[in-house]
Amino acid sequence: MKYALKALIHIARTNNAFAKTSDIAAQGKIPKKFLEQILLELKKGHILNSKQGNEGGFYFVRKPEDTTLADVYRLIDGPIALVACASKKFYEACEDCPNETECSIRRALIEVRDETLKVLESRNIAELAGEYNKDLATWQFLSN
Amino acid sequence: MKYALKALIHIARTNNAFAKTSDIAAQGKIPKKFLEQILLELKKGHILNSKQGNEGGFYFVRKPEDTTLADVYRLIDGPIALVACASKKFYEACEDCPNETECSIRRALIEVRDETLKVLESRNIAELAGEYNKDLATWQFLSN
DNA sequence: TCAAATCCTACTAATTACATAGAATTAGTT
DNA sequence: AACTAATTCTATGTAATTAGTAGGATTTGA
Repeated sequence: MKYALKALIHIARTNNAFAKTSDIAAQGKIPKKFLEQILLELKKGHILNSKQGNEGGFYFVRKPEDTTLADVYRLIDGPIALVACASKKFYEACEDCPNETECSIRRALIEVRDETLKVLESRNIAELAGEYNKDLATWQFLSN
Repeated sequence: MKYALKALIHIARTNNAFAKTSDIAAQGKIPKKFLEQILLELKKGHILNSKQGNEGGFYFVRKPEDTTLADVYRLIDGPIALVACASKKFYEACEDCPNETECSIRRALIEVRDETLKVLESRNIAELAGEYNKDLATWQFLSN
C-alpha cells in the first residue's frame, strides 16, 4: 500500500511524461523489481497505463483526482470489509448462513465498511500529490 | 475476526456460567481446535478469562459492553492503520523517513485510521449480542 | 481415580512480500 | 535495415506470515 501510494504520487507529479520504474524506485527507496509488479497490477486494475520500450513508462488512465484511496486499496489490499459477507465488491456468502440480513455481526461490519469507505473515497491521489507543490528536491525530502 | 466475534457474542449470552469451547464451536460451526487458539489469544489479550478443568470455561474479564470491536480487531487482526507509521498502538517509523510529520501519505492514512477507529470503538460486544435477546434456538438460527 | 475441560507445541497448506532471470518491445543510432 | 540500450512484461523461486489441523499435557470437580 505505501509503495503503491508513493508510486502513484510520483507519477501524478511527473506531468506530460512517462514515469519510469527506476526513477520511482530510486526516489521512493522501493525495491525496483517489486515495484514493477505493483505498477503492473495498477495497470491491470485500470488505474495506470504504460508505454513499453525505450523512453517508455507509466501514466494515469484518468486524472489523478479521479482515483481515490479506495480504488488503490481494493486493488492492492483487497476487500475493505472485514468479512466477505459484508463486502460490496468482493461479496461472498458465509457457508450455511440461514438469514444473512438478520446477522448482527454482518450488520455491524457493514457499518464499519461504509464509514471506512467514506474516508477512503474522499481522498484522491491528486490531493496527496498536491500537498507539496514544491520542486522535486523538496518532494524527495518529504516523500518517504 | 468472524470466529472471534461469534465466540464473544456467545460468551456474552451465557450468563452466570463458564462458556465451553465445544458449545461455542458447535453453535457457531467453528473448527473446535482453531477456536481454542482464538479463545486463548483473547485470554492473553485480557478480554477473556478462563477456568480450567471439568466444568470450566471462558468468561469476560470486563462487562461485554466494555470490549469494543476495536479491542477485538487489534488483538486478532493487528494494527488498524494501513501503514505502521500511522498506527497508534503498533507504531513503527519508516526506515529513512526524514520528516514524518510532513508526509502526506501518513497524514491521509492517520485520518483514515481515526475514522475507522471511531466506528470500531463505538460498537461493543453487548450491543451485538443484544440485537436478538431471544431464546437460544433463535440465537442459533441467527448466529451465522 | 476418572472424565471433562483448558492449555501447550508443533505441523501443514495457502497466501503474501520480495528476489531473480530473462523475454518482448521500442526509440535512437549507425 | 540492423543494432543497441532502455524499458515494460512474464514467470518462477524463496522467506515470512496466517488459517487451520493434530496430539497430547495439565488442571479440576465429582
